[in-house]
Amino acid sequence: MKKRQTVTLKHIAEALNLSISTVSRSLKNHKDISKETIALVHAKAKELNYFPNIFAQGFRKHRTHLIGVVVPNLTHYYSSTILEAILEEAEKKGYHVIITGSKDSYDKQIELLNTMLHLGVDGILLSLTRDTYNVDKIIKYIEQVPLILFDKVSRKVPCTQVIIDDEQAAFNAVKHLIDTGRKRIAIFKETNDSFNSLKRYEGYLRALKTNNLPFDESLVYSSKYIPLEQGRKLAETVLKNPQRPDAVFCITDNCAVGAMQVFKKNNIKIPEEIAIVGFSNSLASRIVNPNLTTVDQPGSKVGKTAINYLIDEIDNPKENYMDYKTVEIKTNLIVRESSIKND
Amino acid sequence: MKKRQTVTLKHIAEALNLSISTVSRSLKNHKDISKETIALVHAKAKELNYFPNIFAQGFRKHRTHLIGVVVPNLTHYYSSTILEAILEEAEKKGYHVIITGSKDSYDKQIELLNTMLHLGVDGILLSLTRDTYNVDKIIKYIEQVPLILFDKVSRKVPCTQVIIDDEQAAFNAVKHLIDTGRKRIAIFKETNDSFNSLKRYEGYLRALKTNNLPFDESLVYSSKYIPLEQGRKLAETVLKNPQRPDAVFCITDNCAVGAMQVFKKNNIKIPEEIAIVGFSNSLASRIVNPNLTTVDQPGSKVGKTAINYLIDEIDNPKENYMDYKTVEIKTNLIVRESSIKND
DNA sequence: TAGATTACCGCAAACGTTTGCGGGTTAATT
DNA sequence: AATTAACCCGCAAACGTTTGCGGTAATCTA
Repeated sequence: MKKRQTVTLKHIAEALNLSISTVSRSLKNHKDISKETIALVHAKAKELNYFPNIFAQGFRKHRTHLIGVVVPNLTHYYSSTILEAILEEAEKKGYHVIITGSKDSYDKQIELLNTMLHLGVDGILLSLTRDTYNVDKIIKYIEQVPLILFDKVSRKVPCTQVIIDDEQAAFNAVKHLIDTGRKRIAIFKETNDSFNSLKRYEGYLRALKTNNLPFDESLVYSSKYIPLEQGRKLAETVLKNPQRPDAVFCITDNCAVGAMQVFKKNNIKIPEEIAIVGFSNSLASRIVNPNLTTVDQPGSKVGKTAINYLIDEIDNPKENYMDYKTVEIKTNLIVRESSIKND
Repeated sequence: MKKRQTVTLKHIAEALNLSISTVSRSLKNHKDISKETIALVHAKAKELNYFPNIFAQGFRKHRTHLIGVVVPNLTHYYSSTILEAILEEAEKKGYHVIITGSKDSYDKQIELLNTMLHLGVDGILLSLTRDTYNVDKIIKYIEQVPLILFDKVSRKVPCTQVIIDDEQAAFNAVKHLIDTGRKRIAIFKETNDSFNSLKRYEGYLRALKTNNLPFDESLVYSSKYIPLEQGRKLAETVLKNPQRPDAVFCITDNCAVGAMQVFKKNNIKIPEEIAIVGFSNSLASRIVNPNLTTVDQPGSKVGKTAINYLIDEIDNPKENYMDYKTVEIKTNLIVRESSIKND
């Protein structure tokens, strides 16, 4: 019981009266080996159900075909779609993925990167914790192993980064509100902006400017984090604003949902009196009533792109920082009921 | 660049003028080594930032400290909470986790189990695909590597299984409806029942029986899968029922949400005219209006329990099938607005 | 004081794979 | 016919760790 069959090169060699080295080379179609021998070995390997011992290989070649992933959280729908894509794509390319969660703790994040390194992963996919202000340690890792950032990134880290076009997405969302006649457009964002929040804010500003709408600071609502509850709180402060906005662009779906709850409870008609736009195309956005207009973030594309860049980098080590680039994945505005006057 | 520091036992040995074997033994506090030497070696190891090469170790010891996880899907909220707990608990115990997704395909599932085996994982955590009717191949794996089932399981597989108390949970949910005065309670379930669906149906039946309510077959609504859209469809057929139910127990939150949408659209008051209870305590259940009464499945507890049983089994290999057991995690009914008359 | 323990430690083999090097055929070239 | 080239294959070392076995010196027993 619990006996693992373990057929090695040696078994094949003995069965075929060949040397271990010839068998090894045959299996990788080395040119020194005749076609007949190669065919023979492949056949026998299949017959015996041979699989290379990954540890002997990794031990020998310093190549593990393991990829480490460090993310702050994996219960968010967006995170999990990214992860799913990473897994799928990795498998296609013959890699395996070790996922870990930093629980949004910087120290844990560093610890996990350390673990990854000593685990011998071929490369690392990292989504930064919220409190990654100092990136010195992260940079140390870049010098030791191919690493690319995705989703939550920082421009201070010199490596390839895969993100969505936050600025443009926000611009489009706000432009949509303007196009549908809104004049006083508020924004719900983070107080000390994360990279994403900042970019979305910039998009908001650009949309106002491009369309000659005045910037009104009283329409900028911020809170430290932006979960559902904060959306509620911000919405309540909105109610106190003497000059109430006629639209709110929320930086996340969750806070948009929270805001909607408050507005609805106060009998403010959505979208007639106030239009709402979120960001994420979360499940909730499709469930809430009225359905939420939101920005769709193609998580699977982000994941797929990230791992492909990583594998490329593993295969072709970069020589200097100049070779790194930032890849922006295009998003789509999904217009639903929360932003357009009913039929 | 991309140079990994790699300090081995040899380096420590040379620095201390000891043999490699002595160093190796010192690091595991072998009794043959004097306390002084052990202290010395530990100090030097720390100084040089030594970490054992996991591949050399795994290669030598046939122990990888890797655990493989195979799940049908990881974007579901419930799945991801389980996974997160697995990761956290594994890390505490010094294991690493390789997660893969079978995309609910039986063939892919088998393929992944194969991969896991050849990857040399110490054990496997498996949640079955919906179409796992034949478990012969799964049983083959049990003979080769410690494996335990969680969430989606099958009694036909002789191994430890970690699940929630579906039957009791359903019983409690339906009893709640009965206690609040409902007489004609419908159920939305799967046509050809999965293990979970079946158990929940049994709980439904037992609740009716225990409370002397007649069983009415016209109140049993089934469809192949139970996503949100099917909840809508089933709800529409409910509307056609001349003797409309006054409550619906939905086997998943998603289909409950779908049902609510339809009922609301038809101006049927929830919960006054019809009460709804779901199953999952999903994010949606808290967002939908009215909030959905639902069964909370403690995913983190399921994950934690599952991996702890697995690690235990890795450490103490079972000798026969009798040693396996089924662990049921208790659930909680969360009563919200969708099932109780408003204040 | 001789013999027997005990406490420490090193030698070397083993795990399965890859790969540089060298050797032996056979066929092609001069 | 002799040289060369092309082709095919095996030997053995190496990767870093663990561990059975054996050895030495110190300590103990009688």
